[in-house]
Amino acid sequence: MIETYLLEQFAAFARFGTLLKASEELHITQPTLSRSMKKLEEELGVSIFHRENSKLSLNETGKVAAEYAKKALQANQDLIDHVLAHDRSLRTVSIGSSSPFPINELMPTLQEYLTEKTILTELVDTDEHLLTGLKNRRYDIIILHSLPEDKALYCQRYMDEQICLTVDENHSFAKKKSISFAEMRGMRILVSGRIGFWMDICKKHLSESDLLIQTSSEALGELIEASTLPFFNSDRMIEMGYQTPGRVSVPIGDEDAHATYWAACRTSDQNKYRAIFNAVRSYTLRHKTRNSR
Amino acid sequence: MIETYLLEQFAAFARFGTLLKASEELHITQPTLSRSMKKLEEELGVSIFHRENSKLSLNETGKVAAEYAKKALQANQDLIDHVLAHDRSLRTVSIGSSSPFPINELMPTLQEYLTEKTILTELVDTDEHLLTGLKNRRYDIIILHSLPEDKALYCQRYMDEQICLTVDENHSFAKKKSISFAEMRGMRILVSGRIGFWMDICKKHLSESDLLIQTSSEALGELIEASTLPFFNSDRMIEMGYQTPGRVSVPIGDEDAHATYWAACRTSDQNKYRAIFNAVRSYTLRHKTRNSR
DNA sequence: ATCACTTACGGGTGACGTAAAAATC
DNA sequence: GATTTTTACGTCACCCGTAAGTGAT
Repeated sequence: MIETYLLEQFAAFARFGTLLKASEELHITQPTLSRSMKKLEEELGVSIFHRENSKLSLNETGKVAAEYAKKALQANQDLIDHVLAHDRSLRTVSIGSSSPFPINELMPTLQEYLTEKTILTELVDTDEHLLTGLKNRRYDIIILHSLPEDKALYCQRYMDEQICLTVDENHSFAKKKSISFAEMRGMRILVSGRIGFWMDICKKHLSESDLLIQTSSEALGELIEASTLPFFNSDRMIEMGYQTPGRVSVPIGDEDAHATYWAACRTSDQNKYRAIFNAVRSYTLRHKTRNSR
Repeated sequence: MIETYLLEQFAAFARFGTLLKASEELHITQPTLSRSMKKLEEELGVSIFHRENSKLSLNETGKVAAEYAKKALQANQDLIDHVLAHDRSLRTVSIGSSSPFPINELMPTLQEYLTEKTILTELVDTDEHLLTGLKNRRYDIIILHSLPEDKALYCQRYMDEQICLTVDENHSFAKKKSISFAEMRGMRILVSGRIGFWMDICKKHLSESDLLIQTSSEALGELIEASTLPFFNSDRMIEMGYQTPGRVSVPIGDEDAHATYWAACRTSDQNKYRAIFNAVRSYTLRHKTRNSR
């Protein structure tokens, strides 16, 4: 077996072509590299260099060696990377969700029950990505907006969310009991960029030019303050107090404007997250929705 | 990067479960191993062991580490293996042939022109294997009994060979000008085991029980001496003096009993072996066959 | 004279072994 | 008391840097 430091030095020489350049790159002196290359050749027992006119270069065998040295170093680095990643995963719980609201609601519960762990959340466009992410351990808990068929995961109903349009109280929609996406066509509507799968729903029913997408939530907040433009909202958000004075929120009647969320984890982790799923169930029971489906 | 000696020691511990057993396997002392495992853990910066009751074991991260350590060590060994193999290939010329005679004829030429190289010959059943072997560098020069279609290789006609049956001068076949495989059915015929593709030809035309296959050429020689059993021979063998007193060789008339050999190498090696191919051509010209096809 | 590599020499780190202690069964 | 791991200490190998040398452009 060849020690790693020799492979590193050899790989550097293979990359830079001269001992001097490689030694500068490695922050060692050039004679040290010269000695190491001799040692490597000695240990392999075969000639891997071509020496001529005080010029050192790789011979054919040396090129093969360089290729495999690179692979061996990569394998070494892979070890480090995977070990660190695994260690990190032990201290981290990754949550993936197709919508921001369930994450916001779940966060305090997670912090309560996973005190010593780092909680990492990610907003994902589609349930499909969430499910593959759950399987390949990118996520530990996922919040879906559809009931998955996969029996290999533990799944529990979470909450319902109903999208509304919040308009100025003088707006013609303000007195309506309900509106439809169709009626909203041609309006300019403020939308947060971080709304997960809702973005797909919006784009499905409205044209791109209707949506004033705001990546920064600060910018969104300021635009809501400064203008009378309508913006998207939801019953859950309003429940939590995200209502602006002088505005009225009108529910959107379309089927697509309603979502039922499901929380899921790998069945092997079912017990690990039992307390969290119990908290989820308790929330679901407390917030029995009028229009559960 | 982790030094190789640490990975070796770690992998040994992962295999044997205790420091003592692993240290005995590695021929180092147990305290040394203990210290190395500490160092490895230190360098990775994460916990990879579970220490309890003066018992050391891998934790979950440690198991991941062991898995990748094995891979890294394998990559290291691969480097050594491939470098040695490549170096060896530089000093070796590998010849593959579907028949023994062309190799015997070619050998002196090879030794003359490749003085500093090791010559390695192999008898192969089918041209197909020779061609794949030439491409994947298992062989450098191959002797085929059919003209290959592949244009990516340099190919040159070598020689013809005509198979005979050598019988006792008193045998009923002895006065015939020619015989056929069909006439030979039911006879017991001595056959060398090392005749390459000819074995397939024999088995195609004669039943297994007709053929007294001799793996050892000494045994074959002795049986020829001690008995009057017929055996296979060829015009080339007879030319070289392989004729036994009191025996007569009768050519076999079947199409299959005649072969034309072709020598081939990768086109990229064409110049490297030019001298050899010239010698082959000179042999072909010297031995213009009566029945070239 | 400059560039590139090799050789020679000395120093300090660290990998190893021995011996002994600690801890668990 | 036997087994296993850890700690302590001394030693030698070897990896490194500095400085000088060789050879070619």
